[in-house]
Amino acid sequence: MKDGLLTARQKEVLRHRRQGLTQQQIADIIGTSKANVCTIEKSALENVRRARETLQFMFTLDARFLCEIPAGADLLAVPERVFREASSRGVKVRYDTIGLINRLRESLPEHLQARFVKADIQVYLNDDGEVYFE
Amino acid sequence: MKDGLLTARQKEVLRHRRQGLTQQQIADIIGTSKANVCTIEKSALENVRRARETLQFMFTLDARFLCEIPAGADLLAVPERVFREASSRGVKVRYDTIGLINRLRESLPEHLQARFVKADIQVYLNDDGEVYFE
DNA sequence: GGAAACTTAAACAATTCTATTTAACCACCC
DNA sequence: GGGTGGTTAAATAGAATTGTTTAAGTTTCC
Repeated sequence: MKDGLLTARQKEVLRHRRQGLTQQQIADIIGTSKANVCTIEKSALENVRRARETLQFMFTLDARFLCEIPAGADLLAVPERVFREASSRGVKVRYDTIGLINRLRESLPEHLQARFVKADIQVYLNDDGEVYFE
Repeated sequence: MKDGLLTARQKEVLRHRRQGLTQQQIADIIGTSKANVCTIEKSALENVRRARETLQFMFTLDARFLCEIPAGADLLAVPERVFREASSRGVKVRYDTIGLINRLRESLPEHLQARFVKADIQVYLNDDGEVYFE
């Protein structure tokens, strides 16, 4: 019955960090090297990242495949396509054009280049109009 | 560079489960025993629980308990309540009604069903107006 | 009562994670 | 150049997690 993902050591470092201490100062307090503090902090943040991604996955369980945006598509064509597909399924997307593009930029920054889609994107939609990109 | 907390096996089970399959059916599909499916599902959900607790920790590094939303509440009643409690503490929430609901949907997708709250929700608030749901 | 769905416990091998050390490295700033 | 703050790589021992099986328990529904 463990509580979270973070070990006591990792929480300790994150707490001290939040207080504004340097890695060296923390190293002195908890009795180890600054290199070790760096490593502990890094893996702690990695754990936080994984926690976020895990909850994101849980969300996609509720979502169903909507459509695929092919590589090479114009970025502005994405919302159009999504709105059309969604309304054909009787669902109202909860974002406007700008909102959708922002959401896409946040979800898959590496799939985009300027105004174009670099790699295929799968779009998932919720009954509530929430959208997820993969 | 692992993605989330869940293994492929665990995701597989959760997906099939969400589709309404029984553990025995899943066991047949993925080629193992139903007891094993049970174990995998259990540890998957345990991982989700830990993911949530981890993010809560990150937030509570500087947030305080605000209020509890009881199961059965209308989703639209949540922002109302949060705004009232927050202003009674002299803090301005950094989200509007829609923003708050989106945030809630992202934080606890499985606590919600359509427009209703399925399970009790704890609300935490930051001095900066940031909000966290548990 | 009996069948189906589900949970639990114990045990095990394989894998992964964690904390550590040491030694080297980058980027500033004075 | 030297100091401070931060990162990285390689190696290692110990701890934790994962998927599995087997066997014995529930709970639930007809």
